[in-house]
Amino acid sequence: MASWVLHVDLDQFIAAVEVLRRPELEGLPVIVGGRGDPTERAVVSTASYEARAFGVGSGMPLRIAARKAPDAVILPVDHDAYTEASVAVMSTLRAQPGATVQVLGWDEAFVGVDVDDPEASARAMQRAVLDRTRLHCSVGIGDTLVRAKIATGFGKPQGVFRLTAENWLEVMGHRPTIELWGVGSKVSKRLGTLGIATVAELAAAELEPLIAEFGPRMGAWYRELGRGEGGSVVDDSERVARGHSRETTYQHDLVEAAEVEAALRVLAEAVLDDVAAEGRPVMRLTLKVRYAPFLTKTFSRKVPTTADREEVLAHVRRFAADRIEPARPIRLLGLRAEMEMPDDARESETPTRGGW
DNA sequence: TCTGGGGTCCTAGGACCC
DNA sequence: TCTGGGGTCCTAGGACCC
Repeated sequence: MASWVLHVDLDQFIAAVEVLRRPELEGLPVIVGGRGDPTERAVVSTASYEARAFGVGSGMPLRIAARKAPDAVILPVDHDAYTEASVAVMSTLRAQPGATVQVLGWDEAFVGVDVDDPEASARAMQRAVLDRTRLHCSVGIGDTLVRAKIATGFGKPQGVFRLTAENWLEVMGHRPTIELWGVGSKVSKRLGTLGIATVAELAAAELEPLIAEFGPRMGAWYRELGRGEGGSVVDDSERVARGHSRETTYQHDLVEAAEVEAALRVLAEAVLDDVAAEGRPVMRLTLKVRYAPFLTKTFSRKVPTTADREEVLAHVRRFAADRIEPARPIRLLGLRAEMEMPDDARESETPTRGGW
């Protein structure tokens, strides 16, 4: 028997949950985002495959999505419904014999198994999830976390794909580096300036130029990514949140000092409620301000861990008074509170931007 | 066309200390 | 007059992920 990493990813999860409770939407372009009103400032959370055919994708402003797919059904985000569906999916995966489950988000998880036939395990999981939740998923099989994660994309929809050291370069080698999990538009451009355009080129790259460009940790990590290497252990230990944050984009820019103060108070109360549920003291506050149009500033400040709720609120008020420029319209306010970490929370051994 | 909201982690540079 | 070397802490900003 061998150890395998399976990456399970629900197909068009949010749209699928919506279609399940409104069967009349089956086969129609469906877009879920914001409050379901395309005249508001909001973005697409998920689009059904039918809507994607019009060029609609997640992250796109709702207004533009509505223009691209004028006949699409646009629905509001229903957080609770997706959480409920997600819990059912994850508990189904945990019930699979010998499975170790590491949840990555609402709609995806790594599952570690020790088996001879990982395809059979993958098919069994797809069937179990479908039977229990009526949702379809795709499964990537890998000998590392990175390979399993990337494999899933080749299985979509409803399929299974295996990516290992054996076929990594054959499948990924000729592809642009941006297709790697953890390489985005900025890093792929910077790699390009080093003469590295493809995954194969990154895999074969010299370490020194990468380290000079990205630092010792990230430079080495990017080359590992190019090789599909890295961790292969599915970690089912409970995650300890480092912090909580809230941010709001206002439909109309804030201009009056009193509005700003009131909005900040709403954010701070919400964040402190989330933090209070963790029972750990606040260590640092980060304030984010987007001035219209498109200039975002972030500031952070340490606060004494002995501060109680009222004192933290006072810190927020003073911090905002110091940093927010008066007489400048505000489109977004965000507040993050980082908490003291328990002693046994370990530092990550590999960079994990985006977190898994 | 004009960018949500919730997260994670890394790097650079200044301040400060010995 | 002119500026070592190493370390830690802190803040700002960047990048990426779902």
